[in-house]
Amino acid sequence: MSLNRRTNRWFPACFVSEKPAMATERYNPRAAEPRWQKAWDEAKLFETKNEDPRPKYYVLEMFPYPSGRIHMGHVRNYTMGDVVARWRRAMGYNVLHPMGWDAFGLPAENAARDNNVNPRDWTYKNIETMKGQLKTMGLSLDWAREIATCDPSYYKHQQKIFLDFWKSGLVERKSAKVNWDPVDMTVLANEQVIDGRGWRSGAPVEQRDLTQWFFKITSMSQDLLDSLDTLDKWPEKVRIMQANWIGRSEGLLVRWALANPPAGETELEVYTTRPDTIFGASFMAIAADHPLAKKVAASNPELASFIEEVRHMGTSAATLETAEKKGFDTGLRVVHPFDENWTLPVYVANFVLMDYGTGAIFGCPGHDQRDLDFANKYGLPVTPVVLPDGVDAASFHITEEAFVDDGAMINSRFLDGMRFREAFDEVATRLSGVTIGNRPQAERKVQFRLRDWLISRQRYWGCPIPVIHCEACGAVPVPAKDLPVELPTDVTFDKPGNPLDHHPTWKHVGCPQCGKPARRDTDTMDTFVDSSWYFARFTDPWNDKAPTTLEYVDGKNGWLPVRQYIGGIEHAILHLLYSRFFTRAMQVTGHLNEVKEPFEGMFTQGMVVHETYRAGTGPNAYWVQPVDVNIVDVDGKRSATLIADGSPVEIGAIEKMSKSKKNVVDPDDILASYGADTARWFMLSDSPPERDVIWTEAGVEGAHRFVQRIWRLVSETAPALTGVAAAAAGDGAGAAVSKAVHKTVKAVGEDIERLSFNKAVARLYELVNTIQPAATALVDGKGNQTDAAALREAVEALVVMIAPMMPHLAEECWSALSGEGFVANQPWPRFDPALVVDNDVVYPIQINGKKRGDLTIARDADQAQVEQAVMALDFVQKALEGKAPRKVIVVPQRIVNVVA
RNA sequence: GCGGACGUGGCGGAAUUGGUAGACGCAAGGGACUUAAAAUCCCUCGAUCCUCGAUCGUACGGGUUCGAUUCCCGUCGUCCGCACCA
Repeated sequence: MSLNRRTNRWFPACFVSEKPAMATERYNPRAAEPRWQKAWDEAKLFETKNEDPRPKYYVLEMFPYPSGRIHMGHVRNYTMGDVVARWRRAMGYNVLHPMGWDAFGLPAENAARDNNVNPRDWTYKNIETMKGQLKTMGLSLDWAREIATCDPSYYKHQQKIFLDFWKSGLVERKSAKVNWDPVDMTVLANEQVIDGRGWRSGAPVEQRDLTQWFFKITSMSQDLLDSLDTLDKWPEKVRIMQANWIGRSEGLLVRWALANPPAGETELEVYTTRPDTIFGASFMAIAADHPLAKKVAASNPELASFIEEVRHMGTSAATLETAEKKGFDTGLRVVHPFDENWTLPVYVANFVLMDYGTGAIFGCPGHDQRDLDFANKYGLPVTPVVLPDGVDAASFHITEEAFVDDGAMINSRFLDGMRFREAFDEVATRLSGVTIGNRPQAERKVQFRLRDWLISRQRYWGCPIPVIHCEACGAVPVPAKDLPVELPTDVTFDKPGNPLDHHPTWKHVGCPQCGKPARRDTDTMDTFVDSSWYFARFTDPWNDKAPTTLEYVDGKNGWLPVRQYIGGIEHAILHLLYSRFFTRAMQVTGHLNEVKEPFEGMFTQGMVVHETYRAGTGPNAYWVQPVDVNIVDVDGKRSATLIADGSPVEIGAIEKMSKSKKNVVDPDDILASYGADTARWFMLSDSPPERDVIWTEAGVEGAHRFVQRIWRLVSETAPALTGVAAAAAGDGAGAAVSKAVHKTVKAVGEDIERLSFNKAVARLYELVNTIQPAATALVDGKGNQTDAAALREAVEALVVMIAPMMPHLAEECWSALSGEGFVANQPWPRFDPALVVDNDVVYPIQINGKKRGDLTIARDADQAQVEQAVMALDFVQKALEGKAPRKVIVVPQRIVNVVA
């Protein structure tokens, strides 16, 4: 009941509050939020002590890349994490909720080159800006533990970890095929190759063999796969994605003798998961990079040029999809393992990959679509060897579509009639007993799709690989006393290639072993390495001797695993998989005690999306920012115009906020005008957290109205509640309030625990709707002491419950209620189980499954009593027309269905 | 192609283990207060009809059940991930 009628538009001028005649002023987040943030800071409220004896709870959101400014995705992500952190604190946990910066990466180098700034300066300036933005959000973060991965105090330990991994056999230096951009003189990631060209230079990308550093993640493939089953607090989707990525398959290595071998060769080794179809084989296909192909190509220029053609084929998804199956007959032939008189041709084929299996396959056109396409193109025989169930063998032909399902073996000699498993085993057993060369002709083999993790990057702004290359001693680890190997600061970006390599002095160093002149490894580590252990570092970022402190990192009194990790789905595979590998590897190297899985609970939040706006027409059309658009709504029909000149704007699709579509909303604008609490509340409302949330101006205003409504409710009621002790009411008007609040306490706690923030928000709206009339009545002097006590309890509980979501407003309300200390330190309210159940139950009464009325009856009425009462109801009698019901179904506390 | 998710009012979404479909919010319409606007408060708000009330309604078509948004089979559509992995 604000009497302040003089103010007009509250934004932007509303907080310049005019003198209210009475009652309360509007809540002013611009004044209140910084005040509370400062108070929390001064009280060091969110600084966590490792020694605190309370049970530990580690909640973490994926740390940001310091790109310059935070975006709405960050606001959503960090709001969710903060709700969990604040709620867990209220539940009595010692909560670790840290923040840091994923600070290495290419954008800093690009900025350096384009704007002539130093990558370090650029990065730290961005960190400063973004830290300020995060602070205005009122997040309960322990900033004392802040880390930046680009800081030598962090990457020093990462270099130690690298060397320890190396010592433990988890690191390997080997030759690898990489995408090489000949203009930028750098290695490109697959996603940086677009249609076979470098994303920046546009130059055709070459495949080059370079000696690179790898983490041997494949040595843990099986465990990384098996342990997914233990991650029951992860989204099913993410676990499936990881399992697919690891890609385990069981098959057989089969060695085929060459009928006409070139010098130095005797056999061709293939990998197959379908040895049962071995009698359906009609050709062999090998990769263009297969040694045998190279050998034949040496004396066959036509084959050599075919191989060259395959090598230059693009690697993009689009190219692969449309690429025709192509092959080249090498002239070589192999002997069938079960028939020495049966030989098959060997082709080089463009669809066989060198780095999976052995780079060679046997083609079985009847039961593999690719092989069928290939066979049809080159006129190779197609023999069906698996018969679909219920199909007559005589009429079964394969022409355009391969049969890939299960069936019974045919045309397969001793395998005829067998099913897949039996045939597989029979072939495996028989061939294992035959010797070719000095080895069995077949071996069972489990194959993974997962490759070793290539960590070398020919870039400047990353963690230097702490290795020195000496002509005499080879690759030598940098001694521990010389760590960190720091990045030089005097670098230039004016020529293509790796600035570390160009640096005049940096790489020249004496060999730690023999002292002779040697040179540093000029590669830096993939930035995924930085983020693979930061969660462990947060547990004791002050330890300058070692990456982790065993006492605190995990185990009995340690923090890990992270109990709740929150981040984007885009990291569902690589970041999470690498972190899982690192945790295992850090345990092997003694940096962790026992924990294997770093993240016990994982949650992937949805994106923030927004309408798009387009002004102009035809070829002159251009995207417009939301802030430049005025939207009017007439009888539900929305139309838009440019604020600048009133010209029409087309309202387009709702899409992920992106710079290119300009449908971005700057968090700074929102925080400055509405305040952090409104932004936080809106982020939690309506949309389930795993789904996308649509950012709308109307929605934000709705959220803001609620902020004001809470403030009005609390501030207007507070005087009437002064000196009143909180207590639940058993009867009278207060009883309804008490029941509502206790039910809400129960429900909101359950909702937050499940991260169903949107439902918790709905419950809080309902509670406010319920207690509002009671509050108004009390203020008007219409309540008694019991009602006042019930209302005091309700309002206090409400304030504590909104505190994780709208912490500043909650503090302001708590203060208005003369509450002790910070609401951030208040325990979560307890609900009385007796108050969350009603004495009476309202049963919906169905007749033949359709609702016809209600019955209110005592909660403890037994089935017979309920049935009796139902039968006495008018509309039931009328529906039955005097006859006895066929059946009456009473579901206790739920529903009654009368079947007439 | 393979794998997965989803489909509910004008919109975002609720709905316990199969038990009142549409909670809560947004938008819209009407009203009160006001010189006026803003703010606030009250009412209406799935569709149709014969508007008392009834019928239909959770993408579509079937099925199981006393009862289906929920379970099963099929169809259509949308989105996401992987993609020549032998």
